[in-house]
Amino acid sequence: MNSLGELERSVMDLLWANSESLSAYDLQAALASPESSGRELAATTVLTVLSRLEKKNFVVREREVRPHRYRAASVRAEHMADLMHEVLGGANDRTAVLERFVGQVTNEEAETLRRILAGR
Amino acid sequence: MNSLGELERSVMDLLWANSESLSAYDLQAALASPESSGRELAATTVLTVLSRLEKKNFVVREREVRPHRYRAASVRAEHMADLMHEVLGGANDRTAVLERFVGQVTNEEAETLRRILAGR
DNA sequence: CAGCAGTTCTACAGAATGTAGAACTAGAGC
DNA sequence: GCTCTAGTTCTACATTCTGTAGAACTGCTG
Repeated sequence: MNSLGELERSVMDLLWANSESLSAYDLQAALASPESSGRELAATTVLTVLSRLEKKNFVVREREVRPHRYRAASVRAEHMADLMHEVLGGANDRTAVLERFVGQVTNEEAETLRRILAGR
Repeated sequence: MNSLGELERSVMDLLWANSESLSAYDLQAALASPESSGRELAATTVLTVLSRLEKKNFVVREREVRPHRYRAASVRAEHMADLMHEVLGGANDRTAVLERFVGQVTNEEAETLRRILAGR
């Protein structure tokens, strides 16, 4: 239920990169530019994807304004942290998972973790 | 490409729970018992799923013996840690993600993390 | 070499996703 | 109020992934 499709992810990436809300046309244009997948899509396609993302609670839609505007329901970092917790939550041996996880982390990241844990 | 289907996950859970390798028939029987999904499946179904899991490198197959035997390619904890890293790797702002992640962790887990980080 | 246990091939159904035309709707201007 | 039209929703179809399993094939064992 968590994983998104290719296009859905592209849209979310754009929304996560913009704190303000965007219209379907903004997104259509952004998706067409080569930086972001470079796809030339019909407006309805973008709308459909946005509707699906809304249903999945990934985006929030502002219906008051006429070209509806959309924004990510949560910050990307939060979403990713949630995903990580989702994975961890599915483990019966959480300690073992954490051990492996930390074992593979870079030194900087280990340092970051120590710092975060210190101020908790 | 990472996420597994319902049945695929059930099979992996069984394989992860057994360090020795299992045959498709072992798995078929195990899947039929009510503890694990309680599904009565055809042997070919189990075989198909195992082949797919092999293609995805989730399981390793021993072809020497005649009822082929299968085992998980990696320990569950390792798999999950990998998944978590996969998520984290997709972030440009890893520190932010880690901050959120640690922020949502239980106290015991925080303690576990400190302990692990100490002996690193 | 005949049977059969076991494996691989092939097939189809259902869900999720990508894609977009067709049909509908709300508000702007007359 | 009525008519356009931008914008939205509906509907539809292709593709891929997964679940499911019969059909066909293969390697032993007697």
